[in-house]
Amino acid sequence: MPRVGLNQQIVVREAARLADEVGFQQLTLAALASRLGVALPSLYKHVRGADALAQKLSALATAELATEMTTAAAGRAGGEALRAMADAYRDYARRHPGRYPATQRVPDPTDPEHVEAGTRAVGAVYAVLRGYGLTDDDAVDATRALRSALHGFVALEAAGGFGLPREVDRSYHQLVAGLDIAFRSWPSAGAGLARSA
Amino acid sequence: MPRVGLNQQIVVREAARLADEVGFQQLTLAALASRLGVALPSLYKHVRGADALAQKLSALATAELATEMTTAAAGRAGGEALRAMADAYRDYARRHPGRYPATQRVPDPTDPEHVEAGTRAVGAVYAVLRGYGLTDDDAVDATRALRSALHGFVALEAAGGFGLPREVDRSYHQLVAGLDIAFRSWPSAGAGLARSA
DNA sequence: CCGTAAAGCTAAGGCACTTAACCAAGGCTG
DNA sequence: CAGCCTTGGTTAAGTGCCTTAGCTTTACGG
Repeated sequence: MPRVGLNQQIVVREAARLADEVGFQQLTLAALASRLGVALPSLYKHVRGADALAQKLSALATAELATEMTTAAAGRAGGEALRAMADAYRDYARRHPGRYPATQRVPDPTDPEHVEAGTRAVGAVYAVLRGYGLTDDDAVDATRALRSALHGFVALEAAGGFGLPREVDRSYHQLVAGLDIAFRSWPSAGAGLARSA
Repeated sequence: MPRVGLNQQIVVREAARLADEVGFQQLTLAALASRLGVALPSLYKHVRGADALAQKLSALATAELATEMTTAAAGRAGGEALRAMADAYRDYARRHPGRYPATQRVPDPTDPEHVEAGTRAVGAVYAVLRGYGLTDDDAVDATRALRSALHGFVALEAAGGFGLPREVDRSYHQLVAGLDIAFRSWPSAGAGLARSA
């Protein structure tokens, strides 16, 4: 009876906080409702359902991540920019273990903010790659490679996939260094391997 | 009343087939039971529950993947071995979209077969990296990098994360070529970037 | 001051997992 | 060959989650 005064913003933001605490998979409408001091069905006044909430959460997290990546790369170029962005990426994933998985969801084409966030994230990567002289098809390939490497590492780390005692920070640093090397000789790399085959 | 003659093997294998058809997330005990012509609770005579089934499925898929990776790399060395293994990896993930995600689960220490499968997979990667002269800490870093890149790419591809029309095969080929380049100058790569920073 | 849209609520149904308790099939043993 | 008892099946029942329907009440605008 007493109105809590919710809206979609508040609901999604609280979902993000909750997800970071309990994990993306464990984010449940029931827990969210109780956290907000409201009965579960009341949430449907603000989000269409569990799936839509995940989509909105994805938009939020993607926007945040894009901003942090952009900020990290600002004022830097080449390997320095690459490393700064990579560090920002992993940092975000570790600070927000519940939001990060949401960023992997493909943007909802009907949600302009979501699409814009995705575009910004890709744009940040493109900007860094321009510092390596990569454009067009090469830039597309390199973007996919960079996203793959960063996401893969962060995902494996989060899943506890790195069992050995070797420091994970050092491995990440080395991975980024390897990307730097690869991007320096990018267009020729494929040709080179093809030639040797 | 008529015995169907199930056992854990049959249940897990059928779960794998079903997962490949409907997706890992959609793999449900209800669907599996109906597929096997049995009432749902009957499954509990063969697996401890849904989570245990996922674990067994992970063991199965990891073993299969390890075998295919090992086979691909056999008789090859250097960049050729790397590319063959990488192709086998992505191939498996695409042929078995339901099993592949299960391989990311960390092996159950109490299941010897699962542990052995994981060891074999890592061993296959190690063997390829030995061809680059990488051992010890360098090999650990390189293994993590390779796993990250391959898993990341495959995961993004499966999630539909590659929107642009640029051919995905070509991007993958380029990624692997980049790894080849990076591994060639692996130990020095980190130092190089550090020096330039 | 009143009407109404929006924000809450309760009730109820569906689907998934799990446990409990019971029953039949069939191999092993006496 | 009979009967026990393990094993693989069954139905029933409970929990948790998501969702929809329909009702109530708040609070704002005219």
